[in-house]
Amino acid sequence: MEGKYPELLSEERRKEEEKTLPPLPNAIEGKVVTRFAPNPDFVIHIGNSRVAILSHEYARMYKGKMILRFEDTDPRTKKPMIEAYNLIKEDLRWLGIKWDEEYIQSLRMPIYYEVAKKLIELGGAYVDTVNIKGAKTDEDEEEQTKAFIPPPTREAGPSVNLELFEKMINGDFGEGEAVLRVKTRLDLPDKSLVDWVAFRIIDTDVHPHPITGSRYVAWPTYNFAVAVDDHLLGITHIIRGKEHLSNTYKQRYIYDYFGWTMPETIHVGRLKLEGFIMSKSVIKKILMDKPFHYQGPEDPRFGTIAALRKRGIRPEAIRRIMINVGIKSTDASISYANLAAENRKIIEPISPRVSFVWSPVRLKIKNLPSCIKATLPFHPDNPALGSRSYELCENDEVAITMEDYKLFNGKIIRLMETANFLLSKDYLEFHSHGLEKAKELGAPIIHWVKTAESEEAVLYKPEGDELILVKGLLEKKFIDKIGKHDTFQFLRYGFAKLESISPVTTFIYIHE
RNA sequence: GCCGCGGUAGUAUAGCCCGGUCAAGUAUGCAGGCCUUUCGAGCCUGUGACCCGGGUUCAAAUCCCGGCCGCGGCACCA
Repeated sequence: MEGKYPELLSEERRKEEEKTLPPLPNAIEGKVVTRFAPNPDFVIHIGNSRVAILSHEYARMYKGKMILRFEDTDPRTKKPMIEAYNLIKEDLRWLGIKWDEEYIQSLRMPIYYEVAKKLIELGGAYVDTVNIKGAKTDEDEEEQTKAFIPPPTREAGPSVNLELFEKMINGDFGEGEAVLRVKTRLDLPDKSLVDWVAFRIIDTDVHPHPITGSRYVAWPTYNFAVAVDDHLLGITHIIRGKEHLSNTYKQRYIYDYFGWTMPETIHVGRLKLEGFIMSKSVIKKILMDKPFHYQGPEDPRFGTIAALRKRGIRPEAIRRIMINVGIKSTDASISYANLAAENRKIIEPISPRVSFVWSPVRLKIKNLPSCIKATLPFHPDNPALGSRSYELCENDEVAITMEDYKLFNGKIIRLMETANFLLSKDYLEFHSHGLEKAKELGAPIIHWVKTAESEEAVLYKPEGDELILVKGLLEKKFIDKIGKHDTFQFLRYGFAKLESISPVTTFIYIHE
């Protein structure tokens, strides 16, 4: 379309033309099925959301389906967190992702057993009780991979192996005593692919699975379960991280043995949000080690979806970033400024502007000929947000921030939307009325609150590893806005999200 | 060490498949101006990039080779 009518498009271009995703290879409208397959061992972060959003967008673009599948087949090393199943779904819903079907792998064990048996019958897999998992160290890693010697069962035929596999399922083997291997070529250049493991034993009496308890001891590995499910669920397009590139080669063996067609597989690079802690394992460790210094998985210093939500980032901003980043296989490093820019576009028109005076200095109004009534719209460009009025009279007390006080002491300033005053050591002396006059004098326009109609408020501002506490005075009249709004623009400060109103009004800083 | 992927401004991305229209587009950032309830938004101006070296070609960001750099995998994790 672009190629045909470039001149038509250029006209419409000015309107913030939204970037779109490139087409998917071999995609047929109505037939595309994508999937998001998280491990429910923790909540998802913005990096995980990349493939979730892309999978959803593509499914929508081609009027296809998206499947959500929890990959929880390791109750030992990556023990699922029972709350995570729902927390992840909550995060996805919040992101605006709708999935058509939902599966949990640990509930599909009989299916994997059946497929495994068929694979054994085809001569594609065998049980290995010889090559016992050893303690690996970095030095002998290479040696270990090379040291694989095919056990006699490799050529023993289906009936022997079927019997051994039944034993695995029945719990006749302990952890590390038997695995089911998929037969590959033995001379593969990447040694890690040779006769890869499809099932292993996990002692679920010791490591119960949060969903299936101790019912199963023979568990499929990621590569086996993924290949089987992607095929059975009719996935046509897999979008996943490039760390899975070599897994694709393993999974291909399953497809080849059964004569299935391989889905299109796209590997995207890693995405990180600069200055945020992303790694699930690191976050878990931090929460374990310093539980009182962090507010859980949604602590604003983490890059989790829950944290960004709490922080006041809108889901649409995340979506736009992800579409902008696209499906390249290069790693991407997104800055918070970038995310903030998208977010600002969304929240700026709908956030009431209120006066928050940090580090307040209280000053009396002097020499005011008559009271001034000021009506301030909550948003000059969006009248729908309404307005509030203040009356300033002789001897009323107002507060301005210490920053302005220091900077402009002895100079003429303009209190926003009221009048111009001479800022003295401990009072504000009326000078003149007009905005024109202020401009003429080069007087800065500063924000203020009437102390009698303000209240204390606190703002938490994440800065690197720290959470800074900013105290100040906030207009009481902002309260009218609560309920309808949770993001506000603090004049000359930045955007803030309301967190709670008791015991003290608390905000979290979003961005400039 | 062995396999594999990738390198366009500070960041992200378009262009690379099908070489010229690319003295490289867009967004964000940064600097300045206008405007304004602001150090916000909007509008305007400026800033800044094809990793390096060869080769092919009339012509290379685009094709080929080598180097350098970055990243991923090398688990009975996902």
